[in-house]
Amino acid sequence: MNEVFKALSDPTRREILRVLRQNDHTAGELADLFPISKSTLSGHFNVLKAADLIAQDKRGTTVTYRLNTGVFEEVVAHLFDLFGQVAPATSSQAALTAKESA
Amino acid sequence: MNEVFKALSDPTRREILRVLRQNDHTAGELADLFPISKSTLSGHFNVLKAADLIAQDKRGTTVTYRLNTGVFEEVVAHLFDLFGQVAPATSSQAALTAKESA
DNA sequence: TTGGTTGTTAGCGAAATACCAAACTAAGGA
DNA sequence: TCCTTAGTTTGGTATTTCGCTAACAACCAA
Repeated sequence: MNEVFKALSDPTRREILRVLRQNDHTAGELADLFPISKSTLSGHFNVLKAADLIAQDKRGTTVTYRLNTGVFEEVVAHLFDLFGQVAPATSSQAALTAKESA
Repeated sequence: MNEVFKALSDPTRREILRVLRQNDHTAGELADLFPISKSTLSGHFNVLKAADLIAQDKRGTTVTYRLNTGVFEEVVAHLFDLFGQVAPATSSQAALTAKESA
């Protein structure tokens, strides 16, 4: 779980997740979207894979990355563990607000 | 929001939050609970304060820290933004599970 | 006023992180 | 076979981060 929070601590990696939320993308497509080198981006992919936040699908020479939504629940559960008893109405409100904007 | 994720990326700081979830604590009390120096701990307090995750209450020479639960909703909302459309039943299930264990 | 207690700040070293260019691997196409 | 394309790995540097000790500031009590 530490790897997950470490992975989420970098803004570029969070942006990668946000992009993958919409659609799967190849490494090259992602490289076109970010103003950093392909090698640096590849490093970010490794961190995200180690945290199980993304998965890859290799076909020929192209590698397609996709978001792994399964870990999301664990992160939220861990946050509940950190912040304890939050007012139920308030927290579900936050979830609804976020879901509407999605 | 970047400061929040950065603050959450360190295991010691997450443990501080978990301890403060139960009760408010002075800096000295927290120093007794962690195997690191008071100065290092004071640095962690600064990071957590900058992220608005904790607040302090100074009385005389002792400083009492308390958890700031308000940011919690924003973090969860941001996570929804990152992970997009998660099955509603599943995510609320995770929230319930975490709350029961709290 | 002097001394003890509480906590933060300053300064430093070691380790981790993020970035790049260059070299490398693997798959296709001419 | 040779060349190009897609992507990763390697080696290097600069910055950040985490930890410590020592010095400091502020309060309180004798």
